[in-house]
Amino acid sequence: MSARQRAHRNSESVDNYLKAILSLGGPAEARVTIKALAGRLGVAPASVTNMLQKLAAAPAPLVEYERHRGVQLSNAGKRRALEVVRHHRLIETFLYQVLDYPIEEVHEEAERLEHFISERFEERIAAKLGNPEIDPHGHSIPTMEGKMPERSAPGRESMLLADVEQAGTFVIDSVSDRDSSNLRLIEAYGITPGARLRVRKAAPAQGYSVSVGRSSKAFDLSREVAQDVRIVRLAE
Amino acid sequence: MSARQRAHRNSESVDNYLKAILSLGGPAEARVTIKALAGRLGVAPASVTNMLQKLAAAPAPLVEYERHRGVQLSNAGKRRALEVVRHHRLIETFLYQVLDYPIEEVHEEAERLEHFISERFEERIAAKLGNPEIDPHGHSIPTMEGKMPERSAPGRESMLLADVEQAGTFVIDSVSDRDSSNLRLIEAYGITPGARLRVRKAAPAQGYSVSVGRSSKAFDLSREVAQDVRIVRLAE
DNA sequence: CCTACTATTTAGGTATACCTAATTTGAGGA
DNA sequence: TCCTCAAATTAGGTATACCTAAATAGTAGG
Repeated sequence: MSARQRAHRNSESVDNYLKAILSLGGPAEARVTIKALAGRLGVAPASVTNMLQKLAAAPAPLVEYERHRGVQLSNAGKRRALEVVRHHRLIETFLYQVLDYPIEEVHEEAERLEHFISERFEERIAAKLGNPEIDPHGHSIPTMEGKMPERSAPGRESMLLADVEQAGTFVIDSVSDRDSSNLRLIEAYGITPGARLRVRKAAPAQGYSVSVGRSSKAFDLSREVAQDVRIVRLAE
Repeated sequence: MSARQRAHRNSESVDNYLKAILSLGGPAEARVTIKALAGRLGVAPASVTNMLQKLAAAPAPLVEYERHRGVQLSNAGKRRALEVVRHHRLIETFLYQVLDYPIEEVHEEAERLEHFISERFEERIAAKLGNPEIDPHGHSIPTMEGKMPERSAPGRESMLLADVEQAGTFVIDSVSDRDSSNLRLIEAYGITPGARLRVRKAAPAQGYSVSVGRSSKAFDLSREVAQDVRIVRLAE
């Protein structure tokens, strides 16, 4: 690389690998397989192996990688991954609250911009929003210091609506931004983080009959949509 | 290119070539030389030749290029260039007005983000700002339809402060965002588009003694700074 | 304990967008 | 006109981040 060539900033690709490892590793930060990463990122497994070897061999490695044993983030990798997630969620919040985006459009825009905003931009939108801790989908926003706030106290763990097997009353914890058409539906039903959700009938194979908030009007949710809603059981 | 590979969006590089051609061609849209482009973009002339050949050979060419005769934008190229300039200037205005950026920081951030925002983002910030026609440096913002508003009526053409040879009274038209430390100075002096500027003494080789607005307090500007200020002579 | 199967890795290629070095070209001055 | 010389072009490389196809390595069942 010649002196004239720009010092490559942390690339979009690398950021996406780090985010995927963070998310697939789960709270336990378990090792992630090449296959899972390839699936998540939509690239061939061989490409993943290549990239991980490169990241692990760098002077300040972003991942810990051993042949045939999967990957984990290094401390530096985790720091960067959480920074990108912070960017993503702050941008989503900003688009939703300040620019009045429809909820189902914030994810895609944030997915692009998260890689390119400066520290100053991050700081300014956070300030404008009053340093929010939760994004419009109900997900925690990592702190400036790179910590992911833990919200689930013992006995208050969130679960997928799709895993509910009996009727009951819940609080909506968060919704997934994976599928924007599901998200539009979810929004239209009034399913929004913090709202109360009553499950009238749970038939995991088929779907769910639920009502939201104070309303007693029940409606049906498909299993697919129920996969995208996380809830917390309300203490009786 | 395989089906699996993402359809490459208009690349950052291509955008930058188009912007540079637009700006170097001036209002007359004159042909631009390879050397000038290489200088502006900070790349080797050979790289410019390569890129232009690629752009000119594309199915819908963005430039008109002939060996040894320089380049011009095609209609499609001009449309894209103006769109990117619109993005840039809207983003600058937004950062300045909504996110309270210091004036000298807006350019760099806009330079990165201009390539990645969606139509929706463009439309939303424009609406939030009341569809501005001028950015914080005093530059015209191209319209949504891809036209650059012309502001200079006959007899009211803007000129560089650095080209002034006699004392006189002017209105500040715009300031350059080229050099952020000059810009900080300019801002600190109160030199802002629309303000009145009196030139007390013009000594192009050395510098200028000027005062701004209603103030009678004169101060000195270097020739370098005067290169970054465009003004319009006030009718007597 | 060995085999089969799947996950992973290696090998060899592509496209983008740069680079340097070598060559060619065209335009102006002698 | 011709010759010089700067500008432009061609030729041959590099790095990133993908790809496919072929080889290898864990692991789980017979």
